[in-house]
Amino acid sequence: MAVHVLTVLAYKEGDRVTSAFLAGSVNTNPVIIRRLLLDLQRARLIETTKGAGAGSRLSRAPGRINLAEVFRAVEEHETFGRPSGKPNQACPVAQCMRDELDRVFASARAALESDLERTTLADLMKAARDCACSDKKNE
Amino acid sequence: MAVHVLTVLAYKEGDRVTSAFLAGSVNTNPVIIRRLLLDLQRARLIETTKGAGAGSRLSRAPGRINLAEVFRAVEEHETFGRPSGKPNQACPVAQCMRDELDRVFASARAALESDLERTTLADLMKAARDCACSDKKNE
DNA sequence: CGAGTATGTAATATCAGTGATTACATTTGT
DNA sequence: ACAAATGTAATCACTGATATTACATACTCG
Repeated sequence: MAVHVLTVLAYKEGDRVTSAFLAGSVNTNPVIIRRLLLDLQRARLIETTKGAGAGSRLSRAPGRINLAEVFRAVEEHETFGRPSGKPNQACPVAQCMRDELDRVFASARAALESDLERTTLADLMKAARDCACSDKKNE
Repeated sequence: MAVHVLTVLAYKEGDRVTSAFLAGSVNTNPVIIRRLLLDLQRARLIETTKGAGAGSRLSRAPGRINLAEVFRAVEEHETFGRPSGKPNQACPVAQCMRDELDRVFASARAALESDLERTTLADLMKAARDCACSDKKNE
């Protein structure tokens, strides 16, 4: 959803877009969009103004925003599920499992983000232009 | 939890371990473990027998089971959330977003699994031996 | 300055996924 | 036959994401 919203903003480069418009594109509620926009603001990916005629826009060119930044802006929680409760003290394996898994998962997450870094919003815009959406009537 | 269970099985190499024992180590319910073991069986990572004196054991040496296999065995659902409802037909961006994101996310997931492939159960056992768990009294 | 517009935010409802628990049928070894 | 252990269904609690309504706040424009 975050990628979708940012891509719409990329299309409307420079123009301020309202949460109501974005909600229409994603087919969801404006409040959901506004909460998402708050995350994107904190990550400095967009700028938002209040009041009449206001809205949001990208704070950088689409070619300078990659999907790893979007991922980090939105995914504040852990990528993998950590063991929930306390480890069983009697089991030697349980003792170190948490720390060991943290190490492994941090590495895996880094690998994932490295891959996401290779795609920018501009790449997605280009792909969208090339795809079968050429049957748009209003333009 | 799957990694934890498999590591315990690696420790008890050859022996059959019951779901009740594993549940004790992970601090959860035996039924949860049994459902997990079914996934691991389908992935051919373990072999399970029924009846008295039965249980589960690894079907391969710990050095020949990597975490990518465990990931695939357990994570049947998509790694990333796909847009839920139908796309808004009036929005040109919405049209292609789904396919484009599928491509990007498939690549990211492949990168993640490649990283997980580099760690085997044997690696985790070695790390556990080296860690501060050396204060185990019963052995 | 006042009216309208749009965001920020709280409260609440719904829904899916995961874990927890109980119960029971089935299989298997002694 | 009995005991042990898995396979499995039914149910409950909990969490996270999405949805919706309502309202306070901030800003622009006439």
